[in-house]
Amino acid sequence: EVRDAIRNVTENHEDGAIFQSSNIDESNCELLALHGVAEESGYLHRNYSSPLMICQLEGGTQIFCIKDCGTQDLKTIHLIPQYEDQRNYLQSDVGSPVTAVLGQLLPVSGNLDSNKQEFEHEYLKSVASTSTFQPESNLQVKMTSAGYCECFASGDFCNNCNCNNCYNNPLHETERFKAIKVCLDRNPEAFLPKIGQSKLGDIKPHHNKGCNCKRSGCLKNYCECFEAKIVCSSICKCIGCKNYEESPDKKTQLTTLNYMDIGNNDENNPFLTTTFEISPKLEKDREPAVHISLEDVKATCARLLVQAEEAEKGGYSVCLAECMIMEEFGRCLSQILHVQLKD
DNA sequence: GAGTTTGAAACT
DNA sequence: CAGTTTCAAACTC
Repeated sequence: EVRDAIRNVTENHEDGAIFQSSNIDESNCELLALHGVAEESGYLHRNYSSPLMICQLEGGTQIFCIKDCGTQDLKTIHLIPQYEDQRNYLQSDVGSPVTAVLGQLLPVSGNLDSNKQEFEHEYLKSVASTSTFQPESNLQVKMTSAGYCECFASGDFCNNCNCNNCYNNPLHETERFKAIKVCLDRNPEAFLPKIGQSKLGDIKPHHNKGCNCKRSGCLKNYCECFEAKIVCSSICKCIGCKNYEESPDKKTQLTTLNYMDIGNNDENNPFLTTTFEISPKLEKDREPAVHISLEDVKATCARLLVQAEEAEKGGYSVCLAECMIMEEFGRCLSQILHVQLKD
């Protein structure tokens, strides 16, 4: 019955009630409801044992329109608070959004066929595209905010924490829910993970907002990127960042650089000279000097420019661009050295 | 363990 | 949007 009702509404793409029925057996329903709208004449019922969100209105049961309910990242549960009588909204909540994100896609009823999963997916997509959900932002709730409390920010209740006067638990669900609403009004992405994939199919994770570090060089755990063991990206606004991708042959580079020392030739201006001398720092007296021709310099500059252009095209941060260029510079020098030392 | 530093998030 | 405050974690001693 639930399935047929939802299918009916899905086909009609109506805002408002997703399905209506006056005789739904709630104990046999599990619904993946995500956002609904409280109605003046109705109430929400929450069934803790089987996640269920139903608006009981005059003339029947309604489950209200759903939006922003993509099937990804549904990890937390934000349900309407458990009011004293579990039947009526607070007057102040009338018309306000109800958020209910389930941790997983659940069966709509106990006897669905094997096509259920696909059906649910299509259902979510269709509803998401037709809803008119609009959050309100007039609720001011003083509660531990999303940023300060890790449990709250991750959508969890506090459990075995050392927090004082904690409201982030099932006993204070009214306050908790209002705080969630305030946070979501302020920042719809407040409860999304900070670290995610930058693009579909991208293997490397990245920080969704980027860091703003100023003093740590992004090389301490103060930096969210560093803490997550990822390099800073172009969206970071960090100053003096040292947290960028290491070249696979950095070791080679460092070894090479240890043996290098750019010498003087013609008033310290390398571009006015035809050759450059590189002599090893170690065992300086015994190793022969390495000469770099003007052609080598030109070729190196061209390769560095290519790197700079690629960084610009890719929209990388300045520090990342510098890193790419320096890595290329290292490769150039390494090649020059290898050729000369072979000779 | 106390005090300091740091940066995200909240706040103005 | 920029500057300031608050907060909790990281860090240092």
